[in-house]
Amino acid sequence: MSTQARRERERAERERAIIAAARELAESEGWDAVTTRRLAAEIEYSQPVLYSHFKGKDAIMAAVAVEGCGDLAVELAAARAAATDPRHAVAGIATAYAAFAERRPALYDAIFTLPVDLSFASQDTPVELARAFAELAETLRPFAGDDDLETFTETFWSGLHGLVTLMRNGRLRREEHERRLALLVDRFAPPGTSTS
Amino acid sequence: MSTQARRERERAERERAIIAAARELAESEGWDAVTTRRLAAEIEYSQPVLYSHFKGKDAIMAAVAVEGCGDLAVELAAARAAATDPRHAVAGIATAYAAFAERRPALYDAIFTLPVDLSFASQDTPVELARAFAELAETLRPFAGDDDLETFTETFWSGLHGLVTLMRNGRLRREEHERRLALLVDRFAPPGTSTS
DNA sequence: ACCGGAACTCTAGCACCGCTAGCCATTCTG
DNA sequence: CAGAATGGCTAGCGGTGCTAGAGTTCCGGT
Repeated sequence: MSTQARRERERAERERAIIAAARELAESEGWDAVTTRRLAAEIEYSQPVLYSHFKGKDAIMAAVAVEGCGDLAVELAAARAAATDPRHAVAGIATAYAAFAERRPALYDAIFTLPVDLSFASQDTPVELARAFAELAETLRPFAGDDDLETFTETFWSGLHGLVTLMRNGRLRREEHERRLALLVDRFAPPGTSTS
Repeated sequence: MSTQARRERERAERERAIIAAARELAESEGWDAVTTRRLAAEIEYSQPVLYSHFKGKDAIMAAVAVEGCGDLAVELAAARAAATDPRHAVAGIATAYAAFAERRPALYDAIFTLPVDLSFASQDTPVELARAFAELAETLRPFAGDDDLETFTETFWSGLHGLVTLMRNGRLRREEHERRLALLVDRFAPPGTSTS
């Protein structure tokens, strides 16, 4: 009885260790450095152990992505809470989003760009992501006007996503980053349109 | 004399064959299927030959990307030319952009998302990409207003890029695609703001 | 016409990847 | 205490990008 409980506890702990190791390795050296061998060495077990926890490397990355979603949601919520008026809230959440992507590029990639099979926009979307999306939507609500809020949010979000990914790959002039962010915010939350 | 010219001609032809093979393979089976071995088999030479033309696989992908840029520029130019008024031009070029990304996902990835070391937004940007960007910029010019045209274009482009990449990875509801496109166009080229 | 040298291509192999079969030790059960 | 079941390990498969070195072919000068 008790021993089995301990076993399960240890097992859960090891699973968390795998995710943590993958995340740290990815953040410090990029996803290319995250190999099953290195991961196994990091947690001080052999490779096959990984496969008793996850179906494959993709599943590990997906787990990291879900965890990262939680962080993103927290940061977005904080940015929204710190704002005093609707317009600043949009600017603040946009800045927070971009900052997250820049500060944790590996994590951001896992969540959004890597072809990890996290089915978004469907019923089994991880709650963490839904929360992050909801933060964006609530911040934008006063500016949606006649447009469907979800569609409106998706479009604004795409703008943010495009900005951060294109810039990170060197496709946009870095020095213009803040100007572009401000421009995007201005297009989706122009002054005097808030239906507060 | 003549034999050397023939050699160089054959060599250039083989280089084109490599790029074409990589492109076709990527478009039909995805970039994962593009391995140096398959590529070598496709052009009916051995692997090391590839490395006498390109520094590595990345360089081959970059070459495909540059070629793809040319196609994109052509399609954007056609869309712009077909439009009758500034606003429809923006809508048309946005649709053309999204259609290109959807019709040739592998090519689009090579150009924009794969971490291929094509330095954009710098002096050695391939001319093909500069042309594509210029098409976007010229289409948007009547709507830039007080904003710097280049920054304005970069931001709009980011919006398009975000829409197509997030949708392709299943992060956006596919059925709302056109609505989002229209919404984006409306934000950057609203009615009655053209300074034609 | 021939031979030495340069240019070129191929075979074979390196180190690594994700992943898995099958053995072995430990632990639990009757 | 014997046997079953669990769980981790070693070893290895087929694949990757890339390269060293051998072998062959072709060219230019005598």
